[in-house]
This record gives sequence, C-alpha cells and structure tokens, in this order.
Amino acid sequence: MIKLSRFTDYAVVILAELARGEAGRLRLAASDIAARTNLPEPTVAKILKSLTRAGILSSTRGVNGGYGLTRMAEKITVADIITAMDGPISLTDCADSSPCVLEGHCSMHGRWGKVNFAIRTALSSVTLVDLMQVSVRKPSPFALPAGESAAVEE
Amino acid sequence: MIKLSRFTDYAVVILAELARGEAGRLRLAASDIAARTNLPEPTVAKILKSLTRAGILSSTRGVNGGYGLTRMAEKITVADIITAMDGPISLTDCADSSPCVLEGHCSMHGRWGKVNFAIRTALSSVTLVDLMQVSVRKPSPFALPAGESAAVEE
DNA sequence: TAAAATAGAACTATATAAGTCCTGTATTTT
DNA sequence: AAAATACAGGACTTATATAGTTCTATTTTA
Repeated sequence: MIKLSRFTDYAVVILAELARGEAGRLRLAASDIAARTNLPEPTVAKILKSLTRAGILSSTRGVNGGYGLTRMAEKITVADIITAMDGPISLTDCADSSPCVLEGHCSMHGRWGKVNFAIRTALSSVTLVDLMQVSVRKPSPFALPAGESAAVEE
Repeated sequence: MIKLSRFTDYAVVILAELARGEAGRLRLAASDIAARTNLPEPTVAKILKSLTRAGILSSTRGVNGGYGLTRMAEKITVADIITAMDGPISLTDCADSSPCVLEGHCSMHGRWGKVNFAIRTALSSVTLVDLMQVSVRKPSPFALPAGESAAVEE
C-alpha cells in the first residue's frame, strides 16, 4: 500500500483550519490550533514548524505571534503539502535524491521515473480547497479518541 | 515521502525477467528466478506467491513446475503490480477498506477520495513494458550488495 | 514411491514513523 | 529593562509496519 504519513493528514486538517477564517488571513498560535483540531499539541507544533520551513505558513514570534497561510488555499496543492511533510514525492528512496551511491548501475534510477512523474502531476492537480469541500455527512456526536484524525466540519 | 515497499520493486524485476523470454511464454522455477535476479530466494518465493494470488502469474507444481505470466507485459500495469504486492492503492489506511470503525465521522473518508482516484489513474497508465524499456547505461561491473535491487540489463 | 516444486502460515529482527521533551531565541507588553 | 509569551530546533523514547527467514503441507512427474 502506498501510504502517506499520518502527519500529512494532520497537516491538511491544520491548514484547513487556518484557511477557514477571513479568506485565509487568520493567524493562530500553536496551542489554539491544537485546541480547535483536537490534535495533541506537541504534534501540532512539529507539523507547524515543517509547514513553515516549507514556506506554506509564515510565523511570527512573541506575545501575539502565531501562524498563518502565506498564500490562498487555492494555490496550495496536495503535492506542496506532501512535499513539506514527507520530502520529495518519489515512490522509491533514491529516485530523486541527488546523493545516490549506486549511481550508474542502480536499476531503480531510471525505472520509476515515468511513474514518479505521473504521480507528481496527479498530486499537483488537487488543491487544499478541493480537500476542504468534502464535508462529513454526520458530524461526530462524541469526542474522537486521541490520536485519531479529528477535523470534523461543524 | 510516499514509498512503495521494496517488495514491489523486486516484483518488477521478477516480472521483467519472466516477460523477457519468448514473448512472455517463459516458465521458470523460483530458484531460477532468484539466481537470475540475484535476489534472495526466500524473498523471491514470497513475492511469486503474492503475484500468483493476484492473478498476474500462474503457477504449476511438481517436478517441472514454475511460474509464468498470465498475460502480455503490455497488459500489466503498475497499478496491478502495486495492488498485488501492497493491497489496494490508497494514500490513507481506511479510505478504501470496507471495515472502517469510524464510518460516518471519519474525516479522512471523503477527504482523500479525489487524490486516490488521481493516483490510481496515473498508475494505471504505466505498464510493465514501460518499466522494462529503461535500460541502465553502465552495467554493473561488480555484484551488488545483498538487499539492493539487483536487476541490471546486460 | 521418491524427488521436485509450489502453498501457506508463523515467527523474528530491523527500520521507520510517531510522539514527547528540553533548551534556545525572538518579540511584545508592562 | 524585565517578564511573559510564542516559535525554532534537536534529542530521545516508544510503537508499528516491513523485511526476511523457516517450517510444514500439498501437488505433480519420472
């Protein structure tokens, strides 16, 4: 199974929360985001840092600091989010990392190139907005267990 | 990073070996395949069983038994191979498995649907033949370390 | 009937991901 | 200027999934 890390799903939940308020102009502290999403705070903090390093979020320090989107949700693709959280999108370990020791006789190198390209194209065609438009039919009547993805549209 | 299991890459190597001889009519025993691909035999055996269960290979038991492709390499897609080795193609755990306990309020359920569809489409458009056409420029001058993907076109 | 080859399951070890915690740095308010 | 607030980054622990191995049963041909 091709799996993305749980963090990537959390990241979408977090980004969706930030994209909701005032056309993306919302600015929230890590603790607020954790509270709103019901995700554990240390985990949220870690994800926010990754998203900031990748340039999807901007951060401000100090007393009234927090995080906010750097661009509109329409401009944030699934490929952007996955890349931020998990590194380059590639089905194999070495297919895209430059320091490949087996360079020249590693059969993986060329083999998966077309597939990786196809995947990247597919993931670039879906944006954060697309992910947000899907609302859950029945809102959760009770609190989700800790550790579960917990973004339920109310 | 979105990763496929190493087994899936091995599977491609094995299938490529079987697709080479006589327009796919080759029939080889597990031990032969292990020898030709330089992959550990128990691992090869395991992969062959998975591919057989999935219907990509057929097997015959007994003294002159072995494995062979059930259809032409052009008809075997990357999606087929990945599904055979790693189960349904889905970026999340529950998005496609029927027994989802959180059914109804699991936010993942709808969220990744479009993305999964895009991925499956992309993977269905690449066939085993496409993967085989990529040959390595310099053949390996020495044996690859055990555990590395070791299919080098000679 | 003996040898060769696949089928399938159970088990162990290892690598990766997830989660937590600690220390440091920047900014704002009092 | 000092204190409080909030982000930055790294180290560490634990849990889980993957990879790999081994053993037993079944099937087929010589």
